[in-house]
Amino acid sequence: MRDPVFSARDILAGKAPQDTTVKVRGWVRTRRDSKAGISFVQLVDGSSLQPVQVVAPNTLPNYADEILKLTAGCALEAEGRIVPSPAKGQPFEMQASAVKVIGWVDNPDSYPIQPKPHTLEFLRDVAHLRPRTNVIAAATRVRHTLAQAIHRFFDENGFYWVNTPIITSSDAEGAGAMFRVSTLDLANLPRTSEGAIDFTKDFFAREAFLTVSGQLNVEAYCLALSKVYTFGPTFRAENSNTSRHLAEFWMIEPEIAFADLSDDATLAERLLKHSFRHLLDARAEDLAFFDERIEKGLVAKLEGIVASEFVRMDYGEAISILERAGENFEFPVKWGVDLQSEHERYLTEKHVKRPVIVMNYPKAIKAFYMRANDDGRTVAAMDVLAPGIGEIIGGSQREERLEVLDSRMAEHGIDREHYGWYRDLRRYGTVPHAGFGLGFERTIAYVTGLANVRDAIPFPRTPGNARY
RNA sequence: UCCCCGGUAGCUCAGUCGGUAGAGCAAGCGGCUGUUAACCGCUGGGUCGCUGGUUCGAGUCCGGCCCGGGGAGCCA
Repeated sequence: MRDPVFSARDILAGKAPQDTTVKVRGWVRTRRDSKAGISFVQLVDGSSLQPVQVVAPNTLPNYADEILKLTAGCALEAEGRIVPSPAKGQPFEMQASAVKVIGWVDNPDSYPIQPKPHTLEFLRDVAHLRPRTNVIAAATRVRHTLAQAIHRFFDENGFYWVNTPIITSSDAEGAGAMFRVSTLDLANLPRTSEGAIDFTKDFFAREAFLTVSGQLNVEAYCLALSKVYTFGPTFRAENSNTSRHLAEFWMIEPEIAFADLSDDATLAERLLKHSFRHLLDARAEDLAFFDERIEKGLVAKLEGIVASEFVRMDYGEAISILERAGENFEFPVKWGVDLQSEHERYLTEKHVKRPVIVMNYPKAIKAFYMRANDDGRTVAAMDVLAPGIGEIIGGSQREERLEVLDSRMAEHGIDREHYGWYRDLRRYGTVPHAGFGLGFERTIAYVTGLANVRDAIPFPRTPGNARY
């Protein structure tokens, strides 16, 4: 038997049969009454941006008692025939023969989601109800489709998805402050004879934290399965209060064996182009909405990225461009300093006006695991910078030579005892390999035009905020 | 953590020189209409973030605190 329930998306696309009654379920966006004896109820179920118009006649038994009392947010099941709409605004509509109220809104004048523009800041304060808005629902669909596109890209290219651990004991991964994971009683901590906290009494018999990156672990699988990636949550306990940082965010980290930095950059470019292409094809309605309401020219921007070559430049080249820029930078530019936000913005927003890949940074400002170049002063690192959001990818070729890795760890003051297994990878069949981290929320922000990554994740975690 | 801006009705905001609270939307009621963020009229709705101070009188001026946003740093 055919399922009589159809989504708004299918009904509006004309995919629901017109020779029989069907059902649609969702939440009321607006209700308008006509004295001709009918009410128009706009019903949203998340399957599309556009609502289904349910036309409810006053001959329905619950018309006066219930339908005339519907307010935004009420949950309904409507049954009726799908017909071509006689009015503008929608291709099809439902002529309801029954409308069942599944869930009322208790106190309509306090229901926060109204058919009007809300600020994104306000919506963050009602994070449990904001998915009922167009903008957050659309961002949620984009997030889903982008994730699917990324998985599909890797699958089609012979990569394996590796679920690296969320709890780690690597205490110096170097990517930021970490959240501690412990079952010790904070009010009664076990002590060693020297008075320090005795972590051998803790759950893992050692200090443990939430991961700041799956990279080190995924390298082990890379050096066995050749092409792998992680896609999962990542945690940084930094007190960062910006539009592009979260304490809990999702990151995609591919790692490829027998590969150098150039292969890495090529992979990054292919991944982004493939994903954006798929998104443009599969989420055209939502992207058009973002183009109209959030960032004018968004679709043309994405089309342009898919069609053009990413600009690649060496760090040294970037420095000379910035030195010749004639801009009055707050932080002066010279070889050896890290690029500041204002420098990255100039490069990507003014100089090339597209994503740009900056490669081969001074080794003094980069992590210990990045491969030392032959020039003795740079490492094979790269950042992909995007207009408006800044760094969306950070990656590198990894140092595969044990002696060099050891000396780099010594320079960084890292205890090699903590990295015994990581060093083993360089002792047993080491090969050149490379990878990068793609910030998922930053990418969503970029493709939607949303200015804040807090609107690109369902329940954002930031300093002082984990209420929902 | 630092710098800047802000906090007034459910939401978005106005509030002049310090004189006792306003609009639009939402909600409730009524009118009108195959309507389209409908429209028109009426009604209800306020701890002016909290706290202390100055003053005859504070949404408004001053101090402290809390919360939010933007920018910087850290980074994805």
